[in-house]
Amino acid sequence: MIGRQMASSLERRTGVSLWRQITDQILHSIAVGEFAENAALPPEVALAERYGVNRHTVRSAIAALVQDGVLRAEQGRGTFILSRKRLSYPIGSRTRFSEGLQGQALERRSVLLVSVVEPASRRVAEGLGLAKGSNVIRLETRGEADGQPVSRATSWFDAGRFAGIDAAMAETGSVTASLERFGIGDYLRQSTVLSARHADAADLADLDLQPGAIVLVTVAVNVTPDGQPIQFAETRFPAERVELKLSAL
Amino acid sequence: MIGRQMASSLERRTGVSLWRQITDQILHSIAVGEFAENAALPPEVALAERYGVNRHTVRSAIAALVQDGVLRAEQGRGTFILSRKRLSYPIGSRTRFSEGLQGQALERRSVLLVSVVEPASRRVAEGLGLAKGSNVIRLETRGEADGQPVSRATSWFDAGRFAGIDAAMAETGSVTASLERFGIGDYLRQSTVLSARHADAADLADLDLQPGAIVLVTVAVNVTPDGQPIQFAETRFPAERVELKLSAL
DNA sequence: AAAATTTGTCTATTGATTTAGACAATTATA
DNA sequence: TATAATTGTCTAAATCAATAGACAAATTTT
Repeated sequence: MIGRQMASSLERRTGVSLWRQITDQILHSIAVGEFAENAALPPEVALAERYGVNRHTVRSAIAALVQDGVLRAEQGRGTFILSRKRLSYPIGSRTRFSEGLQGQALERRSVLLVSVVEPASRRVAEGLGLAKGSNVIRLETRGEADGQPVSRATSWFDAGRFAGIDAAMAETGSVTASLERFGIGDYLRQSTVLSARHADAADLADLDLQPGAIVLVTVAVNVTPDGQPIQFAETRFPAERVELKLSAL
Repeated sequence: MIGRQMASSLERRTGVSLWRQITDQILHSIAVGEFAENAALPPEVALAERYGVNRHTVRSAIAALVQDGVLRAEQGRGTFILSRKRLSYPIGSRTRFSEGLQGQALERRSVLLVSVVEPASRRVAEGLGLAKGSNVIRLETRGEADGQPVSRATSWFDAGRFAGIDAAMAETGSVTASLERFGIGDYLRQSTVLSARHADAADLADLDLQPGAIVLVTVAVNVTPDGQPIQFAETRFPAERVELKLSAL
């Protein structure tokens, strides 16, 4: 049991409804292994007592998780956990989307949603070592594992050097493969900054999340082996489906 | 501007109240630099239109942020951003609490909240390479920078090998210094797993957060240079005050 | 077959959130 | 000084969240 397993007290009058807080608690209990996979959840009356709320409030929480495909309720029998383990996404100096998930998912791919050419913002320009306002290509992509969205990335490339990378991405569905066409055989992750926040409306839609969901956010710069920046990217991972494993190197 | 800067539409009937969603949006806008520091926020009427809600709903959001010390409202003038920048906490194979924050905070320390001896859970036993049920020392600590809580850690040590580490922690206020007393001159971070969730009631209190706040969670194993596990730890960082910078991976 | 357990549905009531409108109080601007 | 812009306060109504109780429906246990 990680952390204090305390009286699970909920907070009222906080802008986050009780049923919503309870869905978080249940998800956490599943993740920590307190509610075993494929087993039944404690009955509604027991949960209501445990959380100190009315049975109907627990039912709202359960209904949301059923809707979300995490639980299945059967009248007369109980409510069962449909174990969807979180993917463990490796992150380190040689992070590649598809490589890392080997063995955890059967089918993985990266879908190109949007590509546009635009002037670089100050932040992007700094990351790529370009003058502010230089043209950059922005790619919006979604990563999927076994058909379920597991990441949502916005990445920028120097438009001069990588003209046509959008077409390559659409065709190959892989950043690594696309960069090879521009003579980049190897690249490294120079820096990664990590944060977390509530998913915005766009990510909710793209990642198929329920409102209020949390995303892990990485902001990274990829460079060639000799230190030349080639890609600046912000990636959002749904915290309920993904954990990031920092690989020692 | 990172990500799509879209019509900031909010989601209704989600268990997260609109004013609560708006506080998140405002915090995000500050973090991204859209609302500059020490400047005035757009007036309430403008924000209400932008988010598509009533002015009073925006006022609730602002009231929460004023309460939280992020904003200051002045009648007749406007609402101003006080916003302390987020700390950038380095994390890598040689992460030390105090070293990493050099130059970002004047005063930093680690406070021991609780220490108990208890039998190891399966998860802790696996992390430390002990038999399940072996006695371990659990330390609950809070990290502070300039008086503000920035981390909340739960860590476990083999009770046989590190008897008295609680006293050493209380005295020195440092894991590194305490381990030195047990002949551990150097240690490395073997693995780190990263996730995010809503803060539970205990962390809300210890980290001085408003309900609904998000925490970044790291689960790490520290080992001696020859690979012997010495510490298993789960640390929670308030996402609104801290970002993690992955270094030297 | 009967009893107990558990989820599903319904009605009613109370409290919190959101909208709406009006106007006061304070500060900046013309 | 007058006007405009902005935050602060109040009242009232509509909608959402939570509590309460009763009973139906399905399943398991006795």
